[in-house]
Amino acid sequence: MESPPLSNVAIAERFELLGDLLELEGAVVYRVLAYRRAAQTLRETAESVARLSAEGRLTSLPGVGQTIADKVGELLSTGEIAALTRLVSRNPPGAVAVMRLQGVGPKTARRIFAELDLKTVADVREAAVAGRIRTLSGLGEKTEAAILAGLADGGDGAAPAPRRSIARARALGETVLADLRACDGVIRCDLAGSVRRYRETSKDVDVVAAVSNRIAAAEAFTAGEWVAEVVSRGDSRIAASAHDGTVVELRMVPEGCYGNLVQHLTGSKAHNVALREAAVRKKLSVSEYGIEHVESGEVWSSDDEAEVYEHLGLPWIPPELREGRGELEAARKGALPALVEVSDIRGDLHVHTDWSDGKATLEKMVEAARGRGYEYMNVTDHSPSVGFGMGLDAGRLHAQIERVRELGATLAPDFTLLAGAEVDILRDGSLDYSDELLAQLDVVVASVHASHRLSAADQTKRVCAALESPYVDVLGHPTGRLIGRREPNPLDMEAVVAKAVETGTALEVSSQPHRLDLSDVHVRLAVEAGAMLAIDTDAHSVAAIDYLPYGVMNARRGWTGPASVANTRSWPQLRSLLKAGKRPR
DNA sequence: GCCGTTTTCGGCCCGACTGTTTTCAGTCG
Repeated sequence: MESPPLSNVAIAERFELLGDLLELEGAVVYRVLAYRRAAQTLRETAESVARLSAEGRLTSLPGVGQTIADKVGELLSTGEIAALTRLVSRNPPGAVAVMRLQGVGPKTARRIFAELDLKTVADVREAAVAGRIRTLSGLGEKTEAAILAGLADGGDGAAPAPRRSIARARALGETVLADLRACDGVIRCDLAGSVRRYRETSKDVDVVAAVSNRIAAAEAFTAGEWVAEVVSRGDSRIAASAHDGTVVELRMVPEGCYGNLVQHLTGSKAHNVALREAAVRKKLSVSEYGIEHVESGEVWSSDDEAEVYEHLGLPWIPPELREGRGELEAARKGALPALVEVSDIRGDLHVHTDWSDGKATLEKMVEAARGRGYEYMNVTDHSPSVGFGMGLDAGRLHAQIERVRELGATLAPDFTLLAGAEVDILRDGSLDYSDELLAQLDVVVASVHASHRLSAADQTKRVCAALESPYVDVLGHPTGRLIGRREPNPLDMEAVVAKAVETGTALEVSSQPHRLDLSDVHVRLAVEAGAMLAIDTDAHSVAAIDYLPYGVMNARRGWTGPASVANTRSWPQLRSLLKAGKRPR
C-alpha cells in the first residue's frame, strides 16, 4: 500500500527547521521570516497541502511563492529538501535547540558553538557547568545560568513551553483584572493578546491598562494572590508568573492612547505586521502609542480601538478574526463576515445527564438550560459500547425517552425537551443502536469514542459511513482531539465536510475548552463548503452549560455567521433543516 | 523569500526589557 502523504504539520515542521537553521547561520533576516511565515501558513491550512501541491495551487497561499512551492513539491516527491539536508549536515546537532532556549537566540547560540568549538548539546551543557560560557565577551553568569536551566532536565532543551487552555487562561486573566480594577491608579483595563482573540490555547496572558498612577497600578498587579514570582519589571511593562507557571504580562499607558495599546497587544503578530505594512505604504507609522503621520510628524491617538481602525481606513475587526488569514483584505473590501453571537444560540443539541456519565440529573440539566434562556435542549446520553456500563442499552433508552416525553409535556410550549442520544460510531462505521431505536429519537448525535488510531483512509470511511445514515443529524466532536492530550484522528476533513454537505448532516463545534472540535481552521473549511454547524456544549454538568461561549468564539474564529449554525434557529425551523425533519415518524 | 490601491525591484512593524555594558546588541512579543 502506498504510504499516506505528509501531513500539513509535518511539512510545516520542515520549513520551520529550515528557517531556524538559516537564522543560526546568520542569513538575511527576511529570508528567515519568509520561511517562518510560510511554515505557519502551511500549518494552519485546512486543505491538504499535498493535494494543493499536486494541483499546482500552493502559491495561492499567503507567504508561499514559487521557491517554497517548489521545495514542498521536492519534499513530497523525494522525501527530503536538499537545501534543508545540507543545512542540517553542516550545523551541530542540537544547535537549534540551544538557540530556542529562553533568552539565548541565534546570535548567542552560534557564538557559543563557534568560539568554544563545541559539537553537541551535551558539550554546551558541559561548558556551562564548567563556567566557560561566561568567559565569552558579552555573556555573563545570568546567560550561563539560563542555558543550564534550559538544558537541565530532559536534556536537549527542546520541550516547548506548555500552553494553557483558553478557559484556564481567561480565568486567570479575570482574576488579575479584578485586582487591577480595585486600584485607584487604574482607569480601565482589559484582556488582550491570544486570550482576547479566543485562541484555543495561550502561552501567556496579556493584560492592558490605562493608568493615572503607574506605581500604584504596578503594586496592585504584583500584590495579587495569584503571583508566584515577578519575572520582569520595567516602567511600562511588568510580567509575573502565576503559581501554575503561566506568565501574565501587564502593559500600561496613560489615558489618551488606550485604544492604540489594546489594538497593538491584541495582535496577532501576523495581523499587526500586515496592518502596519499597509500603513507604511500610506506614510503612516503605527505603534502602541499612536499613529504617526510620517511627513508631518503628527501623532494621532485614541482611547477607542474602533477609532484606531477607522483612522487607518478600516472597519473595526473582531479580535477572533485577527490572525492574518485574510481579514484585512476582507475589511478593505467591506466583506467582513457578520459573525455568530453567543446570544444567537437558541438551544443545545448535545447534553448529558446522570443517566449515563453526566454528573447532574435530567431535571437539573433542563433547569440550567432554561435558566440560560434556551428554547430547547436535546438529551444525549451515551450508547452501550462507550464502556464501563454507563451507556444506555435499548431498554434504558426507551425508559429515558418516556421520561423525557413526560417531563417535556410539563414544559411545553415555552421549552422543548428533545429525546436524543450520542450514539457511538463503531469501528466499521455502523451505529451502536438499531435504526428502529434511532427512529424514535428527535435529534441524533453520532460520535467516535474508540479506535482512534485507524488509518486516515479507514477513519474517513468510517465517519462518512455514519454520515450516510438517515438517522444521524449531528457528527459529534468530529476529530476526537483532546487539546494537549490526544491528537485529532487522522481524517480527510475535506472528504468529511463534502459528505456532511451532501447528506445534510451538521458538524459539531464542541464548546468543551479541551476539545473545541471542530477547530477554528476546520470550521472555516466547513463554512466555506456550505456545511451546517451545531455549536454544542456536550455538557456533563450544570456548570458546563456555560462553556457555550468557547464554542461560539471558536466558530467565530472560523468566520462563521449565524446562518451556518443550525441551532441559531427555533426548534420547528431546525427540525425541518435536519434529517430529523425528513425521517418518517 | 515574498510581494504590489505609489513598486516586478527594493523594500520588508515597532517598541520594551535584560544583560552586559558604559551606549547598546540581542531577544522577545
